[in-house]
Amino acid sequence: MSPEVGDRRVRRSRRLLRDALVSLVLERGYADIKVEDITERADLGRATFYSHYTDKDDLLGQVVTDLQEELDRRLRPLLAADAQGFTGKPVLEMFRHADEERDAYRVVLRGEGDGRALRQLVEARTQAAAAVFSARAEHFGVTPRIDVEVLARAWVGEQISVLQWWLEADPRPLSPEAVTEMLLDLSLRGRYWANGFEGRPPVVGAEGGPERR
Amino acid sequence: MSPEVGDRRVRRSRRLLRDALVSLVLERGYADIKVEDITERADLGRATFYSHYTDKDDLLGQVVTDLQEELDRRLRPLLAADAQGFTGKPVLEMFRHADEERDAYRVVLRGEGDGRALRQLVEARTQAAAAVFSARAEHFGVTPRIDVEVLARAWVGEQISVLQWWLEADPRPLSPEAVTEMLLDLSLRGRYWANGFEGRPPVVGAEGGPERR
DNA sequence: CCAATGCTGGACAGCGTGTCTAGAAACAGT
DNA sequence: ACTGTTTCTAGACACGCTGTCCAGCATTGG
Repeated sequence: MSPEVGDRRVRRSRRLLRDALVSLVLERGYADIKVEDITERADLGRATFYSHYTDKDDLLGQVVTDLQEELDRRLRPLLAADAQGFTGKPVLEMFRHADEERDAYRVVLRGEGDGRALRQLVEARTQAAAAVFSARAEHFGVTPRIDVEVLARAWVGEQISVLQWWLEADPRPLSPEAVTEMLLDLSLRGRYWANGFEGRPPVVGAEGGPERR
Repeated sequence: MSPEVGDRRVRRSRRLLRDALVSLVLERGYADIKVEDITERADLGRATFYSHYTDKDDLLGQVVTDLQEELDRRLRPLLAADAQGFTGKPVLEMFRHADEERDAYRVVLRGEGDGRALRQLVEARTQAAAAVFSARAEHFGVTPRIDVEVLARAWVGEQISVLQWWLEADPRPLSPEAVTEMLLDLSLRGRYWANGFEGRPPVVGAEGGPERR
């Protein structure tokens, strides 16, 4: 299998510390955790913590960085293909990844660590989405009716917001495939359609609404 | 004007402490601020801080609570009306409020304080949105094609995400009216339309995309 | 004007942090 | 199985920030 590089003790200690941090954050919140709480749960000496990480922030940072890198690695090939159509595969992949790394994702999406990690995630996804939108416009020779920046922000906002809910819901309300399809349908066709109305949405700002049945 | 209840010194101290907190958080982040930093910027004694608030979290909490209450107060009448159509007025009002209270909103939307405040805001807006969607479905006799919970999460996610971007952008890229209209158009008609395509979106999951020009 | 209330600086104990030690334990390679 | 190397450990340390208290001064509203 994988080369499993490095001292086994080091791998063990790091893994225990990470798991301890994640579980404690989910229970009590990042701010209320002392380094000693982490080492206690990991069943390691406090000094060991400081031989691996400079402080609590460092540990959280590493957890988040690893997650991000893995996600990027998985997404990269899918994003290129998505620019030629509307496959929805990148969203699905993110939901799958989140499903596998549920707890770590929950820590990030709750905004623990004063939201740094979450902002970073949103920023990276927004960048990627904007790039896809631009490439798509180029590919199909169309001009976006709305600023691509706004488009990307909104699209990522939808995903993240639904992902948040999906990760915290117990039991898991939908399969990754099912949420992704909902999200994509809703996003592409719009809320007017999703709410159950027929035809074209009313002009924004106009008084009144659709015909009443 | 308003009754201006209470000792003038108290009002002054509280106002100074709140302003100091907000500006410091925007500069350095919530976690890196000591109580003494706050009192120093407010030009007050450290003991004064503790005669008004129990700790840093308490102060942040009050700032956030006040903001929430004001927003709720402003939104309440608009939400009822919105259930009868698609006025977009609640969104506009939130953007206006955020525009007035820019700094405080930025603190919340950045997820400072381990995201508690932001989660609270999102939760409240989601609740409200879900209620509006349900009332609307009732009013017009339609059945939502997608789970109302998901609908509400996604819609609020869009708003918050765009609001985040809009508050941090410098100079302000759009008027509150302009962003709101974009957001509403996009959300109602969907990304397929917003991206510049004509006609109906492709079936989700299908290979390929729209016709190429 | 004055009684009540708020503000002040300084002193205090308590707690968590991050560093450092010397010795015990576990490791990888032979 | 042996051995030189690395990691883990408990405990001690100084430091900085917290939250509380006080006695005296300043500002307030009536």
